[in-house]
Amino acid sequence: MPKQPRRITLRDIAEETGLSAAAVSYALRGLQVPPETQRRVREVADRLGYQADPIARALASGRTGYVGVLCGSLADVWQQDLAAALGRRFLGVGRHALIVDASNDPELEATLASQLADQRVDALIVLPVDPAAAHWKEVARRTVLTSIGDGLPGAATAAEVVFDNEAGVTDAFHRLVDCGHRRIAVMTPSRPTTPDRPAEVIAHRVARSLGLDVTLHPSPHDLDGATAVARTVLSSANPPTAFLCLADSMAYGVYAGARELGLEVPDDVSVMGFDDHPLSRLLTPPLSSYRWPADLLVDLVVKRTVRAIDENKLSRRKVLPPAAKPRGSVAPPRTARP
Amino acid sequence: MPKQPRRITLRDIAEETGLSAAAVSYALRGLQVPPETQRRVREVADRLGYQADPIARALASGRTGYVGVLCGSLADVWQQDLAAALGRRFLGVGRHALIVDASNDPELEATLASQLADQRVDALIVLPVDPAAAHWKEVARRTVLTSIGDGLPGAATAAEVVFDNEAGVTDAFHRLVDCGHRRIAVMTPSRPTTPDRPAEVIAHRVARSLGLDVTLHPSPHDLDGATAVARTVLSSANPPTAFLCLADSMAYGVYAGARELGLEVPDDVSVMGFDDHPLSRLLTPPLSSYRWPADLLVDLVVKRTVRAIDENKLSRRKVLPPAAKPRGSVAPPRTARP
DNA sequence: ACGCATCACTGAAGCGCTTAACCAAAGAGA
DNA sequence: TCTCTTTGGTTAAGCGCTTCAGTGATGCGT
Repeated sequence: MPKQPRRITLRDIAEETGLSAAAVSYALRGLQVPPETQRRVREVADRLGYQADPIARALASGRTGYVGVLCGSLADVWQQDLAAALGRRFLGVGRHALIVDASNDPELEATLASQLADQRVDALIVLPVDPAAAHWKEVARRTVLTSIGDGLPGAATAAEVVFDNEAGVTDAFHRLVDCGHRRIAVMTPSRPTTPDRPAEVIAHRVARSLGLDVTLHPSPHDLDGATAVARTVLSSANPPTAFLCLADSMAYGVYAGARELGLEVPDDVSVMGFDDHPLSRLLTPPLSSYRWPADLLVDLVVKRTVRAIDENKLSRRKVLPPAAKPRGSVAPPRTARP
Repeated sequence: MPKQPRRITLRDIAEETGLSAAAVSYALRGLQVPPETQRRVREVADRLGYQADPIARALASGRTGYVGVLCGSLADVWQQDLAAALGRRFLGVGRHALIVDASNDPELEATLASQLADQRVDALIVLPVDPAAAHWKEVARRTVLTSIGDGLPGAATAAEVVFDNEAGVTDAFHRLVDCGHRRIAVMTPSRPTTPDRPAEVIAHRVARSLGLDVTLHPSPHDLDGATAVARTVLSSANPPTAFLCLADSMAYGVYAGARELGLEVPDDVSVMGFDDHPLSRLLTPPLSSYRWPADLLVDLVVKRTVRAIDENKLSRRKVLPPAAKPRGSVAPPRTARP
């Protein structure tokens, strides 16, 4: 709507100080100008209430100050927290995070990724739905690309902070097996087009090596969706005695689904989560999960991304190990009780 | 980093078609140009893989396509969900949501609000920490301002979608009183500088009219913070028998605090939430809460905001009534049992 | 006293798009 | 036939900033 008071521009403050617009531009950014002049310029700028126009700056300089954050699914509480943390940290380094939700849809993810690159974000941080997709290569060519969670094979990413799913999944299976579980359902992010996500491949491999009866169930992250999946699995002919959920959000669905069917956690069905969201320990029973060092994660991602933007330096892939948080949601199955 | 392939600009496609850049600009936006020419231009544009540069467009047209979403606290699960939903909906109408977290800090809120206005967002949607703050008036003068939750008295907002806290709080108190509670703790968003948020004023008034012993406790939204507040309150000399939490997130803290102290919900302490987040019904016992029609809310906010941007039309204030969702977390206090 | 850096700053050209103003040609009305 | 309007464009002036290529005025060494 309105904008009564004309915007204060560089020119205004150039006139006030008797300098050229160029000089003012330099001065305000602390470049090539003696301290004394800088002070004078800044003083006038403050007095007039000058605020640089980020749009004009972006057009002229070629950098927008925006960083895209493309989340696989914002229905996932953990990704919500992560996105919020990234937003805060980027604001702290003078940039804006553009948080965008791919809703677990690989095609939407592809569209949004290229759209964001066209938007001229300085960098794009992605929690990939489909890490194996072909378009990442192209996106990496157009902007600084950082991935979280899974690496993007084949794409020249500026940074990758990935989870050691191998370790997490292996540990989880071992714990469940030690409890006497043999029939295990794995809930994974739904992935209509990608049949070979790292975590799933690992799950299969580990399961085979342990001689387990493992089934994979793609699931959305939202409570209702995950509940529906769990309900279906639990009311099948020969239901599993344990669930391994690749996100806490999905584990919540198992709790809800079990409850609907009158089943008890952990007596009738054990549940293992991944992420260790704060709310998970509030459930009854508290959810066993695997925690990744979120603070470190955010820190690494922001630092490395900024470094890639400013200094054009790529970082090595960083693998984060999980910390097991065993809690009450895992117990021996009823049949295996003494 | 890179940008090997030179950007395709309007000029390129002007050359290809033999038209002027201006004509192409019009054609691509479907203005003042015969259909035949439009088709031709669009065809060439597609072939060259043209993507309009939003930055340049923003500079020239004065609209950025960005809408700021300033959340009071993104530690609140409900606000996280809302922000995500707004993001999706705005994307659906060709705009980007710039989600920003004020972390419950009125000063940060003020800074961010004016910063976003300077960023030239087309509109700013705010879930105010401090609705009574003076700066809203100024912000409303600089951009299209929409508020959610509480109204902004004195500011010329383009739209306000507010909650009927009066109804919600009144109903909540009555339910608690009917159960036999007289000593009630109210947990409110922390607000260092504002002693008169609507919901609190209402709480006081209603409490007095019912002759209740009510205390107000500012609390953060994150689990640890809210737990700490609840712990303190619960271990005080004459602890309340019930909590009324103005956000479900805070209620989670009461669950955790009570558990730590070996108290049972609802037998030792009743809990009432506000927001009815999906996870709330997953707790044991399920949390009693008040739901606002989230879909309608998002719909209204987006539609009205877009209308204010495009057609410069203000909307009337819209008040949403709460729907009570009584569940297991409220029961008569032990002492009042038969 | 002379040449040569260095300093402090200026001019002007863009970044890629929008938009107001203008204009020639074609068709309509008298 | 002549004027008036409409059609289908074109030109040019920015939007507010950055940045490259200067340019006089100093300071310095010799």
